[in-house]
Amino acid sequence: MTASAARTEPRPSPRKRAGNGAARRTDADEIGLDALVGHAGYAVRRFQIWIFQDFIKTLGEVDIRPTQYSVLTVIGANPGLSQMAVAKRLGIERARLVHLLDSLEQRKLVKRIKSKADRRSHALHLTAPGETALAKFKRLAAEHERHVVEKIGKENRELLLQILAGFT
Amino acid sequence: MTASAARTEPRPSPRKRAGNGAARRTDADEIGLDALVGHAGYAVRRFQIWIFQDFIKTLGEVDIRPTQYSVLTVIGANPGLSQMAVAKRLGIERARLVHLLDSLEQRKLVKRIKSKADRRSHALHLTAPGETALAKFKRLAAEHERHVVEKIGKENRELLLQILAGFT
DNA sequence: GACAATTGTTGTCGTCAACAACAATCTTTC
DNA sequence: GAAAGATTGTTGTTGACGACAACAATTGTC
Repeated sequence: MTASAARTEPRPSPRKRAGNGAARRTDADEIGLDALVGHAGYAVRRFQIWIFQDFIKTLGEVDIRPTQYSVLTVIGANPGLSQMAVAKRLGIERARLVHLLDSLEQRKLVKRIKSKADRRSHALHLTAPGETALAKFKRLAAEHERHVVEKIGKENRELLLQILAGFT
Repeated sequence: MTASAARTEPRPSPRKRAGNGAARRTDADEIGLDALVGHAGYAVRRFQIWIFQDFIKTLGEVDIRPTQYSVLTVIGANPGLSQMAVAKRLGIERARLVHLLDSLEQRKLVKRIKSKADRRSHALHLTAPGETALAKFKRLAAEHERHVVEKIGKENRELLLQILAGFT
């Protein structure tokens, strides 16, 4: 991870206003964003939408969405976790996780096992088919990740991961 | 914008599995993410949630959400745009923009003016109070942006903007 | 043993992306 | 210049998702 990455276009012309009122520039996408350029949130939002769309499309053949993938990955790496623990780790609300697990359990990828230590909680495990399915999901996710590299470049992707490492 | 930014923690211990089955590590957040670390989408998603929450909170006193702010900004910088043009520029669906504008028009920040050139479309303008309100929104948005700098650092924020410039 | 906290669950609400359909209005094409 | 097709704004539906609130069962604490 050297430096010297992170250059793209030479900036899309700062433009302010457009002079005449009802001009005829609505057709092209030559519309100034003004203050929006320079807002990290806007750029991040647009990128996040793009990246999720690509993920959903790339994992479309197996019908797995990003959140489902994150749940399966965490359970696969930490078998026996409670729902509360998974929810907290992924920043999902436990109410939301209930539905996610309902769906994944119906598809026989995950099973909830009543914990004997704490009879309130469920120990989450992948099923046998769940394990093999997750392996395939990971291959497809790696393909998606290659799309990201094609889009922003290898170095920029790694920079991004470093910058945002504190949020994972 | 030199280089040498983008370092954070020395990585949170790669850990794989945890050995024993129903261990007692559900309480702390020392849970491995396995394949999730290394996925740009996951990091971006978490960051985007954080940044939106801060934006919503910082602009809470004026009750303006990120999407509303982006719409106002674009209209303010390009008066007379049609709804279609704004939607296309911001990557919003025109169906969604209808409700956004309904709300902003009720609050007297924006007005739809029937275009004489194309009687199907509306020319969008800020009202007088809309102009002054937007000025205040921009000040608050700048404050939010300072929070981002506090969180990830000045250099990393600029790196981020450069990396993602192609998506704006 | 009484009381507070936790876990999974159910439900509601609001935001948002993705579609589909429609009437009014251009634009194209013959 | 009339018919066919495309565009604009609108309405509606669906589903994923975050945020809350409430609840029963269970555990922990004092």
